[in-house]
Amino acid sequence: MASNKQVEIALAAVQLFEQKGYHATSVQDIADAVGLQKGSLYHYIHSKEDLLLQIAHQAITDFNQRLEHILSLDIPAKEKLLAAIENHLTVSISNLQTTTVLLRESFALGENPHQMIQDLTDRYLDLWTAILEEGVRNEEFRIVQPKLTALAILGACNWVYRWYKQSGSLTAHEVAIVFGGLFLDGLLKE
Amino acid sequence: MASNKQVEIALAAVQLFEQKGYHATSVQDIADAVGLQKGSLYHYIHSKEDLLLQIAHQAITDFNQRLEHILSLDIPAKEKLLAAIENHLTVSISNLQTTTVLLRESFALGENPHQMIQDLTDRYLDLWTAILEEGVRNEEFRIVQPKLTALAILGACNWVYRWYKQSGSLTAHEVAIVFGGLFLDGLLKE
Amino acid sequence: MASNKQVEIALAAVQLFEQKGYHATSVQDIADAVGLQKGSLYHYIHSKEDLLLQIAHQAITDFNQRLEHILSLDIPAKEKLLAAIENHLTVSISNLQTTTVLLRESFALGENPHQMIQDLTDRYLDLWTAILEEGVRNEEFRIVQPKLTALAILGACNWVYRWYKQSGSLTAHEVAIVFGGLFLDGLLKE
Amino acid sequence: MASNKQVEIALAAVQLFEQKGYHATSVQDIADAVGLQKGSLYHYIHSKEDLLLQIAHQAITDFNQRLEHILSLDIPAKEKLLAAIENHLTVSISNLQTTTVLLRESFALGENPHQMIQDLTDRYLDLWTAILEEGVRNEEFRIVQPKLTALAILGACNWVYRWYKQSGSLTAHEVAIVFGGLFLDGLLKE
DNA sequence: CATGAATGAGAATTCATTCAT
DNA sequence: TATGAATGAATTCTCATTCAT
Repeated sequence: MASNKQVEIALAAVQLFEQKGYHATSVQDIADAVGLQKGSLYHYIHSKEDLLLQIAHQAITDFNQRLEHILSLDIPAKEKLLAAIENHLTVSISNLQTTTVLLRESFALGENPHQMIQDLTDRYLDLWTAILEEGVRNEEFRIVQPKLTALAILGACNWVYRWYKQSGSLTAHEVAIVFGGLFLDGLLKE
Repeated sequence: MASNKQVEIALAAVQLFEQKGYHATSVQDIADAVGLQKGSLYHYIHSKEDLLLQIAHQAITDFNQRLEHILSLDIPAKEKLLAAIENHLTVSISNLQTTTVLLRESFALGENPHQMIQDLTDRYLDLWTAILEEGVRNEEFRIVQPKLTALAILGACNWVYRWYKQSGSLTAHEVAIVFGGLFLDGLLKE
Repeated sequence: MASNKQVEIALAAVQLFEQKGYHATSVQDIADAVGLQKGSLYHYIHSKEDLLLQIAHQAITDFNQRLEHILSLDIPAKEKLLAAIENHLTVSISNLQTTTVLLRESFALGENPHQMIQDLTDRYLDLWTAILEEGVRNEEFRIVQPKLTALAILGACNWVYRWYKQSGSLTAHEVAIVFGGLFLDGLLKE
Repeated sequence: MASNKQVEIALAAVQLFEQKGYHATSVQDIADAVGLQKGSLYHYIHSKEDLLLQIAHQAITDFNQRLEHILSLDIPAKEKLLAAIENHLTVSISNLQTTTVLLRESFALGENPHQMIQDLTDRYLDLWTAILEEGVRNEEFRIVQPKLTALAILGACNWVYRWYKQSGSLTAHEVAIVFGGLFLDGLLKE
């Protein structure tokens, strides 16, 4: 039951947290961005930290739900992996600010809320791992250490928020093709 | 010409910045850690921000110097890539706290110092890219987009600081073998 | 649009700056004087320095406006000079604290704000000079170097904040008569 | 028995206090200026405040001694007054920095040292007053309130440190002629 | 004489949050 | 719902001075 104002505040916060970082963003900054007084913000949010938690939670939940859907499809593991990559990149790039806040600013959360995000992030890793395990089981993929491999792929994908802005001309699809090719076929000729 | 105390302060700061983050670490925390009064710290540092800059600068410079060395070796590109991966993981993991501060906390720097680190980081990417370009030129590697591929590999490697602690039993070498295999041969059978 | 509290703060600051000097007055002192917490002061002021600037600016602007009025009157230069002296002394003495802060503490301002006050002070000198020039032109006054003479008269008048308290029994008018006599007629007999 | 170093320190302090003000000048600044370490300064000075006191004390004592000499001369009061003016302006202008420190920074002294300077300053005023009283007694001067008149003349002369730099081309003698003419003859024609 | 490490008190300012209106 | 005054704790940094070497 998020009111218009709540959504507006969250959007402003995402933008500010992405630009300046959570700590460098004051509650006053957010209030200014939505045309309210500092005090009035507290009708809509519990705390600045809670605002960050909501943003991060929604972001990682979205990633999880989409990956769960892909995992449930009746297609080869190779296709699932490619879909996972393309999905991740598409979501990352089209919500670049939110993704940046999730990946860069979650550490600013206190212990409990941070653990909450961490658990969902672990879950996301598990889903990627599951795709790899399926591929090994199906004999589509070489025998690999699925979790470690998932961490490599996920690392590559998560790194995107760090460089995408500068190389802004690429589409998520173009990146996905390169990444998919790398992870499926490797660099070596033949 | 760094005195003992300066080194001690930098080490304490690395540890605290890694554990609590730059913003959550007060100058008082650092002073306590080295057994000085708050004010006395300022005999050794210019500012808290400068302390972070020194740490990050030394870290990325170390990465760059080692990779430059690898690039200069007279070995096939494939071997250079494997050496780069192993080197990066070894350094990351043996200086996990410093690497974490570099990769996670540099954003806390103000514009100018942040750009300084960014420039050195861009240089590091260029070195990875150069290895890939060499491999393509030598016809060791498939035709790839070298920069995008470098970003993928570097992303995977840089992500390590996020998960290594939890999987603490692995050595850098073990991770390097898995990563190297993934990037050279890909996942697909045959 | 200055609120009551803002006025109250400015008054307290004037009093403290006059008694202890700007540097020896802490923000805490001002807060105590108006019954607020240190932090609460910052709802009303930008900074301690800005507070000083406001005080000095208002003071010199007041001097300027009154002298501009006198200059515009249709009376002989001699009368303008006497009015200027009486006005200056009346304002100085009735706002002795503010005048003291203006003349003694403005140097504590940083470069830019200090220049701002300096410019207005230069303007004040120009107005005195204009009176003298008028008197010379009208052949009321001897030929003199108007600016240098203005500096002498203004110096004498500005010095009042240094000694008035001790000789507190004199009225501004009494002082003005002595000063006026001195500057118009000189000391010599005949 | 002021050593070379002590003199050097005092000169550096005068220059810095004049340029930046006493409060804005750190002990480190002074140490830098004379090529010593902060700690080493304390072999030569008791405290920063004492340094200011020495400077101010020497300055006002110099003014007093010279005026006492003038007062003791066997010449008309009119000549004494002109000599006093010329002397004051000559000393002020040739030691402009010291005079500025005396007149602008003495207020930074604590109560007791400040009173010490104040007493010497009062003495200086008394000497000027004595000249005027002598002139009245001799019937050289009109009947005036000697102290108030002395305050006017002294104010005019003391103000010089505020404007002289800008009008740097004038000599002390040139200023003295204008000031002397003003105080003896006044502005009015005839 | 000179150093420079260390002190410890104090400074201005920021800021998330609360609450009466 | 909205305000904005008020809080009070926290933060970074400065600085005059001391003293063992």
